[in-house]
Amino acid sequence: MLTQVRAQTADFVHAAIIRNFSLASWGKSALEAALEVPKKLEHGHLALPVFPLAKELKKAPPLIAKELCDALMASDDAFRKSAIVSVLPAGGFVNVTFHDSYLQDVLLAAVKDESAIGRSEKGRGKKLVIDYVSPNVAKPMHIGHLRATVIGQAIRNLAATQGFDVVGLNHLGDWGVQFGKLAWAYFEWGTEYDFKTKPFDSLFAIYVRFHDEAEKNPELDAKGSLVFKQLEEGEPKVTALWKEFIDISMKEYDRLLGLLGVKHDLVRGESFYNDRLKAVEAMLEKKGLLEESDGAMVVRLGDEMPPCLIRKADGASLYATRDIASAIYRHEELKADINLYVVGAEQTLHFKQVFKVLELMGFEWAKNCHHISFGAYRFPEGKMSTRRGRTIFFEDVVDQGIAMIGKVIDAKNPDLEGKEKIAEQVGVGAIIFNDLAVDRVRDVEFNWEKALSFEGDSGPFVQYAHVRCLSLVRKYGKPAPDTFAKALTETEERELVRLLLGYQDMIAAAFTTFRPNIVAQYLLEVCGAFSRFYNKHRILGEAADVESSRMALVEATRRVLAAGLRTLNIQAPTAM
RNA sequence: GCGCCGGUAGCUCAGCUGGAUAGAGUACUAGACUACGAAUCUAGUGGUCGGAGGUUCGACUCCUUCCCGGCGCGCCA
Repeated sequence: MLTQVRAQTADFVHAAIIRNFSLASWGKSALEAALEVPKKLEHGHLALPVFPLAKELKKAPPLIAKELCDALMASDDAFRKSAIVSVLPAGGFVNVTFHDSYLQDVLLAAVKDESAIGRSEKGRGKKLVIDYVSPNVAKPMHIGHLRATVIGQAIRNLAATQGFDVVGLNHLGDWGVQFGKLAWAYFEWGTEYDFKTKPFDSLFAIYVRFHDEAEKNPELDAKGSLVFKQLEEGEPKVTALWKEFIDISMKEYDRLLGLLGVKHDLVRGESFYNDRLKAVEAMLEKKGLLEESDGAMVVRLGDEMPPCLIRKADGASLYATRDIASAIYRHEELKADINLYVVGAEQTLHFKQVFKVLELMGFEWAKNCHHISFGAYRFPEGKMSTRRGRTIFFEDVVDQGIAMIGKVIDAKNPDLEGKEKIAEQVGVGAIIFNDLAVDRVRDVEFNWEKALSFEGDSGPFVQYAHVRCLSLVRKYGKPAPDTFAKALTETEERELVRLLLGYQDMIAAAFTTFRPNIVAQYLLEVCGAFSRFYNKHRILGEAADVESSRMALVEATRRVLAAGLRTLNIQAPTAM
């Protein structure tokens, strides 16, 4: 329910409670929070459970509900008279039902400005940095990256709806011994590959070849380490090559992310923090947090967690050191108020440790760092591994999705204009939606059929509902009215209005819990309600007042669907 | 062994900070296109919400414990 309606209702009910029960224990804001949206319309638009009052009043909840309802209905309150049609007791609940005309006017006002639907100013003036995808140079992106991309982008869009100034960050994996290995491999075998026309494939090929050969001949690892040392010392030839590898990889990643309409604002690879690591160690040292253990330097984190490794026995820094430096950078230089990491669940402990170390360092902003973890894809054969070929590539999923939808279009709508573009929008939409409809913490078993589904609960279902709305608007031939000529009172219409009014609450909940699946589930509900309405009631050609009112509802639905899809980074085609 | 995350219909999954009769999709069965797009809709079949205790007016939701699955647990990232 829209916040303004909720707030006004809370004011009204609160006044009556004070007047009739002389209760002080329920403040206005507590009451507002207690007001809930019933699952079913028959229980009204808003409901107040009165059970918590029972003890204090020493009365049975149904009796309290009855008395409160009587008092509320007898009230002369202007809001009551204009907006509320009934307040009915039902067991221990007080069920408030609004006039359909009132809610419909509220709805039209809420969707009037299309770009502002569901907007909140909660994040106004605050900056949110979100680290997502962050692939490793020279390795192709696989389906796990696809998941991170889709989730990260959705959360990023959600943050924007809340008014945050958002920075999408690519924490590129561009440092480590593997670059020594890669460079060594390039010097050794580079000429055998076609780096001119297939730079990325060649890069990955020598990466795989190095690891294969190193398995047979462990000396290669030592050679790789040696070259990495040269890179660390800034040897020009190796450094130039390293930069070339990054360049090749970034081009590939930009291309793949572009398929989903994703682009980071800022790339800050791991190497970016190289010259900040000493300062981090010094800071830890100064705070007395650093301890020696088996030759390595660690920060002890008490009984709850294993210690956090900061420096290896050989003096080299570690992943955690880099992430600490990075968090400080994000806060101090990027001015992040909220700092998000969209990274797989297997790194949960790592982030808990890093955040704890930051806290121990005295950074009170550590509490604004959040690891947005997500489950892994599983395959019947077992865990995914790029090296063993047990993986599904990012690009293959996208290509297959587009190809599959292309076939569906050929079968259902062969004369469709701009087929290729639409197949792309729908195919990609199906993939994104399939991922986002599931709670991100869950592991998911990968299944082509499910991932590319276009029937039932799916992205195409939502896009299809949007297309039908648009088609109606087109046939109507003029802009949908911005007022209701007549209150819509059919069950299907009232249900749809009720759902549409929940958009703002839903978006806010999706952001605060960092769960895009709330948006996806909501869109399915709206589409279901719309389809039921559409199938049962005629719209065009009805009496003028009915037709125009229904068109106002159709347009409101269309706008909400478009806004929701936009948040999930899914395109809304105009035909399909 | 310890820690984190999951376990809801045959299958894939929703169920928001505890709230009213646990919901979708899929599959199966039977229906709805001389009406705005059938990628749709209607009806039916299908449930010890992993097991057992507990807290509460009220538990899929919180607590304890056990079982099953996944992941993690010092010099990789």
